[in-house]
Amino acid sequence: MNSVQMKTQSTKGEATRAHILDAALKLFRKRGFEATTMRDVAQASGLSLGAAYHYFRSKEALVGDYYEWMQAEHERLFDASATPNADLRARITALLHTKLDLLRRDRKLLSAMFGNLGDASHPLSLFGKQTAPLRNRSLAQFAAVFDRESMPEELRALLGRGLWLAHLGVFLFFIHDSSPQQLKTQKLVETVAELVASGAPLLGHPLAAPLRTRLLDLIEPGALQP
Amino acid sequence: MNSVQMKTQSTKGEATRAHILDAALKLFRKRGFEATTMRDVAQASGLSLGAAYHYFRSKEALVGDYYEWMQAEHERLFDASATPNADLRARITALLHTKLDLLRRDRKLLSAMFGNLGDASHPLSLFGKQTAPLRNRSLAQFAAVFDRESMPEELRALLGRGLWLAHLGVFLFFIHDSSPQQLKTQKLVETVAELVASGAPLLGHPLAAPLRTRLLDLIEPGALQP
DNA sequence: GTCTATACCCGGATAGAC
DNA sequence: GTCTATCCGGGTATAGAC
Repeated sequence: MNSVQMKTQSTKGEATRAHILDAALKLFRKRGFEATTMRDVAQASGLSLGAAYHYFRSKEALVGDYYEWMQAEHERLFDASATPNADLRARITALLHTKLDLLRRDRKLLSAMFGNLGDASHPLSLFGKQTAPLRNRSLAQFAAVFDRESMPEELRALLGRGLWLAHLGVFLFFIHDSSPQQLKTQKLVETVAELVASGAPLLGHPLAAPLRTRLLDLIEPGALQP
Repeated sequence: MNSVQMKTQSTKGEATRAHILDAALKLFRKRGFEATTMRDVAQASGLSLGAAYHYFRSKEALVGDYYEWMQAEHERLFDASATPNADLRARITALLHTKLDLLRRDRKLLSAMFGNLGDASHPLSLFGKQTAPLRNRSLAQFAAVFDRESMPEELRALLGRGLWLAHLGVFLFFIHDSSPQQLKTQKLVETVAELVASGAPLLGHPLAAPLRTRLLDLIEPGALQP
């Protein structure tokens, strides 16, 4: 092993770090975030509590790394699944399905994601400042789905954000969906995709201009920051 | 004071209980649910920790009582504000505004409500079994808004539940809304009311029958229980 | 039934020796 | 970089005074 190496596991420390994260995620997936203690994580990694804290400054930091992984993986999967000539409905479906497939085994862990929805100051909040970089990458993905459609730029922005918010709703449904293979969620995804794809032209109609403006006012980035 | 009395404060114990709840809510409102400890609550009530636990089996039980109060109060306020001949849009607006007014000072506390959205097994989860009675009362309120509209019964059920879900979204927005007097949320309420009121007839159109069925399948009570 | 005092256990986080 | 020992504060349980 010399100096030129995969960023992910070049030094021994980075390997240990990855090992801890791996053990933690296994536990989070099985028992959920809150039910898992740092002592559990340390033991599962074959390390002491102090060593675990040497690599992750808090239990939440583990989830922070997970967020990062999730977003990168979704970008990879969605790009790989991209069929250039698919229509809008199909692109939306693919965007959502790739994410759901990615996270199917993580539903327990995802509960933690929604646990801080009400508190933007929490480091793990989906709406918080600390998650802004990841959130923006995700938002960009969602906005890009509309890139091929001919529509005014403002409508594109509105739809991108709207779809992103809708996908949070889909996720919440997903977490609670105990139907086999989360089949109900699949159906929800198709319904959402169809509604958005067929609703987009309607929202673009001149008659819908006032509504468009109102929604944009409400949904603009920073609308809720003081 | 004789035997025929307000249920709320007849015995001394019930007064103490109310006193503790009162102190707790003051603290929850100021500092939020998680930042408040039972020791704080006890001290603010001028009681010992044990006494507080004598009346409330857990910190969450305090919030449980708050839920109860909130729902009862909303029913009272909405009934009082009811103008019999108002149209659908106005009734929806009133339903949402009464609730927001009621909870304007409780936004910090409400964050806790959304903290368990992802975990239906949590006693305070809005989707959980333990909150079912209150949830059903709330759902009934929302469904009743459509009572005067002539529409098939299944559509009524769909709209009631849909509006209830939408109101959760409004609340989430509300919690994060730092505009003065939460003016942005007011605007959101008006937009939602208008969309629902004008969308309802469209959903009732025969052409929308397939969509109606799909949505009903997804949203039916118990759709997510195993 | 009402309330105090105290003790317990657990879990996140940290200090400092090796 | 890894360990052990410890702190701190939270929820909880209970023994028992009145």
